[in-house]
Amino acid sequence: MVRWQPGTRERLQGTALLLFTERGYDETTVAEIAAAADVTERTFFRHFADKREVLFAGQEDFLGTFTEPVAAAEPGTPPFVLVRRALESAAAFFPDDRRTWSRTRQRVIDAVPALGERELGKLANLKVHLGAALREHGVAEPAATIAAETAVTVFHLSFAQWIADGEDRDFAAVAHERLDALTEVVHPGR
Amino acid sequence: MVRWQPGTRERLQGTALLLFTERGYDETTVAEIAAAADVTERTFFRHFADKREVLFAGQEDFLGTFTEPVAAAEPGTPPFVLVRRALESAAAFFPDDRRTWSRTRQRVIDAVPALGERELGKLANLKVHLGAALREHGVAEPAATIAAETAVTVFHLSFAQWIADGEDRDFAAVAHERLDALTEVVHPGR
DNA sequence: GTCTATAGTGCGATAGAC
DNA sequence: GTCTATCGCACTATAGAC
Repeated sequence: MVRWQPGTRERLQGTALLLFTERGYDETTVAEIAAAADVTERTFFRHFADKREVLFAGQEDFLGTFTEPVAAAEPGTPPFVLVRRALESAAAFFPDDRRTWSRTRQRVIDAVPALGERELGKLANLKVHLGAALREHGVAEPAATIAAETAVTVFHLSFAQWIADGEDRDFAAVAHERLDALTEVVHPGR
Repeated sequence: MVRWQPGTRERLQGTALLLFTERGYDETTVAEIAAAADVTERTFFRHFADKREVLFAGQEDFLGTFTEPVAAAEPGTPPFVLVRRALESAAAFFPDDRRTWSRTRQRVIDAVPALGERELGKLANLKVHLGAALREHGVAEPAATIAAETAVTVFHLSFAQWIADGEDRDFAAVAHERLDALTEVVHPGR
């Protein structure tokens, strides 16, 4: 028996998503995922802190996509401009050929409250990091935190619309629409 | 032996918070909470869907505090005005004499990621309900959802500041400051 | 109210990569 | 030899089924 195949982590993640879509999340045990990926249950938990995490691990690079344009901006750039740049940068992470896969994954998440909570936790983590990047760039409180929360909220709503049935505009277009809607709400008819 | 004491639910919640602060959340089992409140483990789970829920149950009336002023507003009121009224109404839910208790509870939540996720889930639920109230009041999409998300975000940040060490202004004052910060971020120098 | 499945942890042994 | 991924097994707590 081969004991050390490469890509165990990714194999577990692919297997898990497949089984979740076929049988449902609650109806799929960790033991089944592990068996289908040819490892033991214990190995699953060495890669993922808990069962939910198998659907969320590996998005660490996405954090940077958000914060890099902020760090790279010229000093004194207004927070809202930084927010817009962060969103545009994040949009590059979601090309159209990823939309179907995103829909599949999100359908599983939306069907299970516990997964929805984990998703919110990941977004909260993104908020914290973006807030820190804004502060390091000289944005004062409470503006930095407000701007970070707002940016991630707009991102989240944009993502939800991007994978909505019938939506075919690209991510950047949807995000810009959401950002404009925010501006209109906060300062009508400006 | 008295078999059915009134206030079991509240007694379990008080006992749980006490034990969590003394020993920590993970180090406290449901069996211990139940024993300390003189009921069986089974009774605990009849009152609360899971262990985390013991810290969150009973805030259903808080939903109405947010949505009522929206439903009561005259038709055509701008979304941002509705958001402000919802926040002012919610502020009444947090009088100064509740601050110490809120701090104690939040310290437990902040120390345990799983509880933080549940808190985010509750806030997401609030967003959904407020969004529905705004739509029923005639606010179109995507403005209604954006406004609801923004309102709850401002509420959350206000709450965090309200219980911050050294903060002694009342909830409404903190919330207004956060709302002004949002306005300034979205439309600087207006 | 009891019984059981599943999630998740702790720890020592082992197999292969280097 | 070291390092790390995996295994195997015993164990507890949560949560749901009966």
